[in-house]
Amino acid sequence: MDQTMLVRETIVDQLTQMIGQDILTGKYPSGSNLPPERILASSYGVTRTSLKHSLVRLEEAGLIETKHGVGSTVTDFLATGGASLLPLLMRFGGFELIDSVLEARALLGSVIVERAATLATEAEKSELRTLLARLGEAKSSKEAQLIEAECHKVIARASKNAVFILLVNTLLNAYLPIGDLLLGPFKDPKSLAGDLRGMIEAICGNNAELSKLMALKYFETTGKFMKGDKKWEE
Amino acid sequence: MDQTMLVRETIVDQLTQMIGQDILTGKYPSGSNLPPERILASSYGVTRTSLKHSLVRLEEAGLIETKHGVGSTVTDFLATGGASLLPLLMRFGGFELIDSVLEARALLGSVIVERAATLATEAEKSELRTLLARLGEAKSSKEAQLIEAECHKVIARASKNAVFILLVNTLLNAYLPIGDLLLGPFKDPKSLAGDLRGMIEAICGNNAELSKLMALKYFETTGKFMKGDKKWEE
DNA sequence: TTGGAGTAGTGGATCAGCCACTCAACCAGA
DNA sequence: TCTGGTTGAGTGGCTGATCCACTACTCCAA
Repeated sequence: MDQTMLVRETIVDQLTQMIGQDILTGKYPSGSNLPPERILASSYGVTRTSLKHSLVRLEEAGLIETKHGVGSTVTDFLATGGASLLPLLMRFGGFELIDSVLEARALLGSVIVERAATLATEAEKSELRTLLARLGEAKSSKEAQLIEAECHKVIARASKNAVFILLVNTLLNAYLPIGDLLLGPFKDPKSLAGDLRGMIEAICGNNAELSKLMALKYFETTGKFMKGDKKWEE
Repeated sequence: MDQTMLVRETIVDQLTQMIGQDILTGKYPSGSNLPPERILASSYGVTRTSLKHSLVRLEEAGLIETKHGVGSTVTDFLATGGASLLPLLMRFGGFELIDSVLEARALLGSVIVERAATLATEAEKSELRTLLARLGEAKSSKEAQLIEAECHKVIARASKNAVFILLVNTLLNAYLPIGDLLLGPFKDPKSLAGDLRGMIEAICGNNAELSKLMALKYFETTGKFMKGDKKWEE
């Protein structure tokens, strides 16, 4: 169960990462055009078809806008991009984003927790308690991290709001690929489970007000560890 | 200025919409495989290359997962999808989503407004006041709607949180393509500007608490109109 | 000065082909 | 009977070449 599934990486995966990274690190500034497809493809040693696949991905992510006859223009993606940009930004954008992510995590997360506390079903509450128990017995930081992520998914589901579910998925998708760098809160799963318990019990007790307070507290605590706050190691 | 820019639609655009719609309307249920690429391409009368471009889009949107040698499997996208799914869901998913969208709009929007009230610069405040004035003088519902959307962008920017900016962009991208069906609040731009004024003045006055209350009120009022509440027409 | 024509450069799409992966079925050996 | 290996069918990944459609710019004529 500790086995990590081998991920098959295609040429287009690699290419998308490389071009995406070049864009995010400023090689192609916002407003500028990428080189023409034929040139770009040969510079990376791939066919134009594969390159185009990569460009479709980057366009979907909001990094570029491709126009027939004109070329692919790098967007002002920090201003105009959508949530789908988050995973890429977090991977290559450096940690300048982390403050925003943690703030959004706390403010949005606590709103979702409050809704969940009002609307959770018995099945969802039972699911949360099970996950909490599993968290306390996690054998590694990584395992703890994945269980905690699962908690957030259940809470989002319990909010009965489809948009919140999708947003939480997006935030988790942004966070988990670089989760290895943010394992601070998960080094002591038992202690973390204790921290999370208050929030989950408030949800299960249908106490919306308390759940929000406990959520804000939980997100603040774990957020500090994720930012590499040194208190944990003292 | 009332001219609508002609949008050039490519084969792949159309194809993506058609397949996307077929998925969202249940022709290909979650967990099932789309037909093989060669067959699917010929059934739509396009080449496999064009079809693959479309599939890349759908995969990025989170509707399918494509595996080498296996095929393209429709995901349980309502549970596992991300925010990028929102535009598609709103276009083809019927209005079952509207409750979630309006709720998220209000709860997330008021959080962002509260942050903006704390952090807005003088330039941003001035921008908001200008937009408010333009809103009061808008000559059509559509124009009013677009100006109001611009207000939300500025407020998101004023929150100084990159994640909120991206989330607001995503929500607006989901909403504006079907904005014509949600023009209720914008039929009287002058009245709407009046409704919005309280919120914007609270932001400009750096009154976080009041701004949040005004925001919740504003989102509730406009949300009712968007849901086709009949009060407006009485 | 303005409008139209022509051209270079760029992306969109088609077509054909070959390689790599997955999965299921079958067979042989323990 | 069970397990492991091989094979083959079906599927996606990628290459390479070609032609068409669009954009932007330049030049020339009215």
